[in-house]
Amino acid sequence: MKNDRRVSRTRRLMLDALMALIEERGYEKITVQDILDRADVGRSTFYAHFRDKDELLLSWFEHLRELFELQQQDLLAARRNGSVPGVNMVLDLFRHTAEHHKLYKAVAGRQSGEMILKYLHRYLNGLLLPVFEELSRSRREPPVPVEVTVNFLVSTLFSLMTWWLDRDMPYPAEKMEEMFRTLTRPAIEAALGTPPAEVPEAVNKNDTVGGFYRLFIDSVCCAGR
Amino acid sequence: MKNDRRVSRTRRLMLDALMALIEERGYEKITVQDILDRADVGRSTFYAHFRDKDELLLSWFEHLRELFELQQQDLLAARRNGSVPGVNMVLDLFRHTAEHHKLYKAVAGRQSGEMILKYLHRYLNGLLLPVFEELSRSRREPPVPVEVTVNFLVSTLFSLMTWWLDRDMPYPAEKMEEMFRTLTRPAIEAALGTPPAEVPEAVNKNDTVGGFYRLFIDSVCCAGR
Amino acid sequence: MKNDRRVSRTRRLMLDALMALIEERGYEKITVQDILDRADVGRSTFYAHFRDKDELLLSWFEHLRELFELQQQDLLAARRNGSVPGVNMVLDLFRHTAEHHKLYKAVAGRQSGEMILKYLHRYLNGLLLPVFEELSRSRREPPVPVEVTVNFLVSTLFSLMTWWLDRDMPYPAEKMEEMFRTLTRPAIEAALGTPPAEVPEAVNKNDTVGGFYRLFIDSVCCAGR
Amino acid sequence: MKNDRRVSRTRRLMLDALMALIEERGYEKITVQDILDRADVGRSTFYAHFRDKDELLLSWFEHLRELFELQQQDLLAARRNGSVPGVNMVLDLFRHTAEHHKLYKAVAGRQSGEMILKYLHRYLNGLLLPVFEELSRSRREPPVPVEVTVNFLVSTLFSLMTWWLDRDMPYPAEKMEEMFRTLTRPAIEAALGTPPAEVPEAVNKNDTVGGFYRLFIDSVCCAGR
DNA sequence: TCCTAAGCGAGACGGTACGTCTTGTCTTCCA
DNA sequence: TGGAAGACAAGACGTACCGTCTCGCTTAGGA
Repeated sequence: MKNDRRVSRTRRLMLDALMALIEERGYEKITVQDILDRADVGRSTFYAHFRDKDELLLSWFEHLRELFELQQQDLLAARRNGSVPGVNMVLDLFRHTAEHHKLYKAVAGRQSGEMILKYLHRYLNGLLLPVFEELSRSRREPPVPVEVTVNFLVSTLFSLMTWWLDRDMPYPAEKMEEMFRTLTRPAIEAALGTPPAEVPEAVNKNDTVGGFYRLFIDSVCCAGR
Repeated sequence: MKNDRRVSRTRRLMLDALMALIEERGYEKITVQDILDRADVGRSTFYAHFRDKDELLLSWFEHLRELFELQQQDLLAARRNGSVPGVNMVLDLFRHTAEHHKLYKAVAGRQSGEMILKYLHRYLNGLLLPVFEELSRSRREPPVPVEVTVNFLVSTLFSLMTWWLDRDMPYPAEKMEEMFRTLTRPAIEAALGTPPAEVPEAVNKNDTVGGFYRLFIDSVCCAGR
Repeated sequence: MKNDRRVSRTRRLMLDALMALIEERGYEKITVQDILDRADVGRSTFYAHFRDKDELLLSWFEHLRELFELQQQDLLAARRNGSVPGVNMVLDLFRHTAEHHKLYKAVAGRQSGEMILKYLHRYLNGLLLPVFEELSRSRREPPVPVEVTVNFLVSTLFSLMTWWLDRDMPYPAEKMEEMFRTLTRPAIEAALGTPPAEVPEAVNKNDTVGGFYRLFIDSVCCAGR
Repeated sequence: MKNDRRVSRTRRLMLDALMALIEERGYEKITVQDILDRADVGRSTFYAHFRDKDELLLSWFEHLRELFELQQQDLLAARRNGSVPGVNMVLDLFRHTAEHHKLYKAVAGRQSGEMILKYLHRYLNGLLLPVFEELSRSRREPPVPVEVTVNFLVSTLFSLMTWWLDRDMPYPAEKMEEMFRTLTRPAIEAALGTPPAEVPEAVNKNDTVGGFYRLFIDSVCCAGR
C-alpha cells in the first residue's frame, strides 16, 4: 500500500521534529503546535496518529526497542553458530547513551525523563526477572526476594547512567560498566544467598556471579527466546 | 503578631487541603482551584504564599524535614549524655514511609513523585557525601568514585522503597532495612577498595562496613552539626 | 453508459443519505462525513459531485423543480386542449408541503431552511414578476412598486407555510389557501392602485384580483413558456 | 461594585469589536479569535461572558431592545401627560434600519441574519399578539386566526425591510412605511372579519384599521404596561 | 479611640495549550 | 484511466488551567 508509506512518512516527520525540538529546548517546553509547525503537518494528523505528545515520545522508544531486538536476534543467530557473541549489554547501553547523550540529557531529570525511565525500567525488569528466577531456583531461601534484586539492578544501572549524564560523562563507558559490575556483583552474590552445598569449587561461585553478567547479556540477546 | 498566626493558619489550611486531595485523586489531578475550594481560600492568597502547586508540596517536605531534624537533634543530645541512640535512620525511613504510605503511594510513580524523590535524593546525597569522603580518605584509589557510591546508595534505598510501596508493603520495615543492608554492604566494601594496609584484623574490615551504617545514622543524627 | 448509471446511482445514494439524516437530526447537525458513512461513499466522490453540503441539498430542489415543471407542462398541454386545468398552485404548494412535512419541518427554522427559502423565494419571484409587471402596465402609478408587491406575496405565502408547519398543520391545506387569499387579495388590489378608468363593471375589478390568482397558477403552469 | 464596571467595560469592548468586524467583513467570516484580538481580550474572558459568537451578537440586540424600551417608556410617560406621542413604530423601525444599514446589510441574508430575524420576529409577535387578541374579541369568527394575522404582519414588515436593504434603500423610510400600510391595512381589515353589527359608521370601520396602527404604536409604547 | 497597614476572599482577566471537529484538497489504489 | 478511498493541512472551536490583577472587607497594633 502506498498509503502506508505516506503514513510512516508522516510519523517520521513528526518524530524527527520532536527529536530536534527536544534537543533545542527540552521535551517539556515543546507544544504540540511546535511539532506541527516543524513537521509541517496538520493538527488532526497528529492526533490521528498519537493520543498526545507522550505517546509520540514513547513511539520513539518503541522504535528503538524494535531495532534493538532485531539486532539482538542477529547476535543470537550468530551465537547459535557457535561463535561467542562477545556482546555486553550493559556496556552497550552506556555506549548507546553516550551516543545519544544530547537527547537523553534533554529528556532526563524532567517529567518526560521519568516517564521514559519508568518505561525502560519495566522493560528491563521484564527481561531480567525470568533469568533471575531461574538462577535462584538452585539457591535456598535467598535473603532478598528475586523481584527486589532485579529492581535493584535496574535502579543501579539507571542511577549510574543519570549520574554519568548529569556530569557530562566524565568517564568512558567502559569505566562505567566496570563500576556497575563492582557495585552489583557482590550485592547479587549476597542477595541470592548461599549457593547449593554440592557446588564445590570457588570457580563455581565465581561462575555464578560471572554467569549473571553473561545471563544479563543472554537475557537480552535471547529476549522472548 | 496575630497576622503571623493568621498566616500560618492559612498555609496550614492549604497544606491540609493538598494532603487530603492527594490522597483522594493523586497530586497530578489536582488543580490550584481545587485547593482553593477545599481550603476555602482566595486565589490571590494562594499565590501570595506559593509560587505554584509544586512549591506548596515541597513546603510540606520542608516542614517534614524540620520536624525530622528537630527530632534528630533531640537524639543527638541524648547521645551526648552517653546513652546509645539505637537509632537506625534507614529503618526509620522505612517506618516513616509505612506510616504515611497512603500519601506516598498517591504521590509515587507520578511526576510529582519524581520531583519529591529528586528533592530527597539531593538532600540525602548532601548528607552522605561528606561522610563518605571522610571514609574514603583512608583508602587508596577507590574503584568507584565516592560520589557515585553515594548516589548508588540513595538510589538503592529509593528503589527498595518504591518497590515496597507499589507492592503494598509485603514485608515489615525491619525486613526491608535488612535487605537494604544485604544489597549495599558488600557493594560499599567493594566500591571503597582495598583498606589501608595497616588495618590488621578482620574485625576492622567489618568495622568499616559497620562503621558506614553507624555513620549513616550519625550523619543524619548530627545533620548540620 | 454504465458510468452514467453509476454516477447517478452514486448521487442518489448521497441524496438518500442526506434525506434520511435530515429527518433524523436536521440538516445543520449533519457533517459531510455522516453522509459519506451513510451513503458508503468516499470523500473525494462527494466532492467530485458537489461543491459542498448545500449544493447537495439544493440538488434535491433542482430535482424537485424538474419534476414539478414536468408535471406543469402536462397540465399546460391539457389546458391547450381547451379543458380548464382547475389547478391551484398555492393550494398545490400547501398540499405538497403537507405531504413532505417531515422533511420540511426538519429543514425549516434553521439556517438550511433559510437557504432553501431564499432559493424558492427567488424562484417564485422570478415566476411572478413578469406577470405582475404585465398586470400593472394598465394601472397608473401603483402606490407600491411591483417588485415589492411580488416580494410581499411570496413572503406572505412562506409566512403562512412556516406558521402552518410549526403548528403541525392545524388546518387543512384548503383553509390555508383561503387565508392566503384573504390576506393578499385586498392588499394586491390596493398595491396595484386605481384601475384604469375605462374599466366599468365591478366584476371586472374582481376579475383583476381573481385574475391574479389565475395568473399565479398560469405563471407556474406555463413556467418557461 | 468596581468589578461590575470592569465587566461591562469588557463586554462593551467585545461588542464594539464585533460590530466593527461585522461591518468590515460580515458576521460569518469573523472568528472568535478575531474578536479577541480586536478587543484585546483573553479567550477565557470571552467564553466567560458568552457561550459563543451568536450569543455575543444577540447580546447586542438585547442591548438595543433595552434602549428601545427605555425610550418607549419615556414616550409613554409623555403621553400620560396628555400630549399626543406622535410616535410611529413602523416608521421608527425603518429609520433605525436606515441608520444602521451597514450593520444590517452585513448581517442580512446570512445565517446570522436569519437568527436575528427569528429573534426580532418572536419579539414583535409577542408584542402584537395580545393587542390583536383584544381587537378580535369584538369580532365574530375572524376568517384568519389572530396568530396568523400577526405573523403575517411581522413577515410583511421584514419582507419590506430586507427588500429595502437589498436594494440599498431606494425610497425614504416614510415611503416604505406608507407601502407597509397600503399592503397591510386592507389585509387586516379582511382578516379580522366583519365588524360587530352595532358599529354603524364607515368612520368607525376606518377607526378600527387606523386603530391598529395606533395600537401597534401603543403596544410597543406601553410594552409590558 | 481611631487609623492604618496587612491578610484575605472573591473573582475578572489575559494568555497558553489542549484535544476535537469539520472542511476541502490531494495522492494512491483498483477495476 | 477515471472513480473510490481515505490520508492529509488547515484552522476554528470550546475547555481547562494558569498566574496576575484589582477590589473591598476585616482586623490587629500603633498613634
